[in-house]
Amino acid sequence: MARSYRIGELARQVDVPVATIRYYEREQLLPKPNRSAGNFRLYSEAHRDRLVFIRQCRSLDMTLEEISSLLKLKEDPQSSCEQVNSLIDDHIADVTRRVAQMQRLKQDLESLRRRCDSTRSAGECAILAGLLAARPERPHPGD
Amino acid sequence: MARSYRIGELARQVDVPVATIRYYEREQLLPKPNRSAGNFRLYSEAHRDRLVFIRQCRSLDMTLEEISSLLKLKEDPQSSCEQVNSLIDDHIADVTRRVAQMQRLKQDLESLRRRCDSTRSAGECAILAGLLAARPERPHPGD
DNA sequence: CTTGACTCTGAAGTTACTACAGAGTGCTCA
DNA sequence: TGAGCACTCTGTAGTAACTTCAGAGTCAAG
Repeated sequence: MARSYRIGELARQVDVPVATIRYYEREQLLPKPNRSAGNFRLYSEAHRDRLVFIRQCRSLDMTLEEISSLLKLKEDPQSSCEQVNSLIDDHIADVTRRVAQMQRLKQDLESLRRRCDSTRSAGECAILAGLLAARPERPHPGD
Repeated sequence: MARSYRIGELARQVDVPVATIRYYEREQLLPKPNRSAGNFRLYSEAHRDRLVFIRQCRSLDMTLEEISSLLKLKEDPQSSCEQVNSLIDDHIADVTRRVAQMQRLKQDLESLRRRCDSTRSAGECAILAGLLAARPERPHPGD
């Protein structure tokens, strides 16, 4: 008789909020578990393994859609490593781009910050002036 | 007689979507402009300058709340450079933390990717196995 | 007048959660 | 048995910074 877990137990084991587990079920990342007579969710070891997988992917900043794709590949006997590799490669490329952007942003900020080395009024602030002078680029470098 | 701009003109000048300009007004980052007889918004040069400021700050990944604070400092004759510096420093520290996180994430991904150098079925994929084996950390390194 | 581009407002959607409200369950202890 | 507390349930709304959609009005040119 395989043991089962209530949602709070599972949440503590995997270190994830209860609400997030319910959210993943709604988003169909986690299958619906069995229920107790009192309608409490009863999770299996397989559920726990799947949740661990999802959280590990999230820690690698993969989107829920990407994770869903990986889960499908994992369960499809016809799929290959090639498809997994491709998905991971795309994700790496995206993260690489975002790292470069964040570093540029950091440099821009430090450059801006160096404009001000004295205590003046905000009306004369070289930082604020700098924010007016430059042509803005397309924002959202961090997302 | 200072010229005024309709919203589409302003949007093109500053390279920002029309909907975003309206959004900034709703969020009270931009003051309500005058209106034409047909209820069209009529923006001034001051509006345009303010919008440029906002977009430059966004390009530095500052939150709307931070930008609002800067705008208030800019307009308050009692405020000092010190307050601007403090805000920028806090933001730089935040961005620095996020860059470091993103770099760790990139390394983790590349490490994971190196596990797979052959074409096997997904059922035997070393990447997928790696996503099951490791203990997940708290996600959201990128936000 | 018609047409097409533009404008308006309000509401809803995006992503990945998170919090809240109100009601039900289960377990322990007196 | 009943109380009390921790836990669970569902549905809804909120977060940040937008973005899209629907339906209606304006404006300028042909």
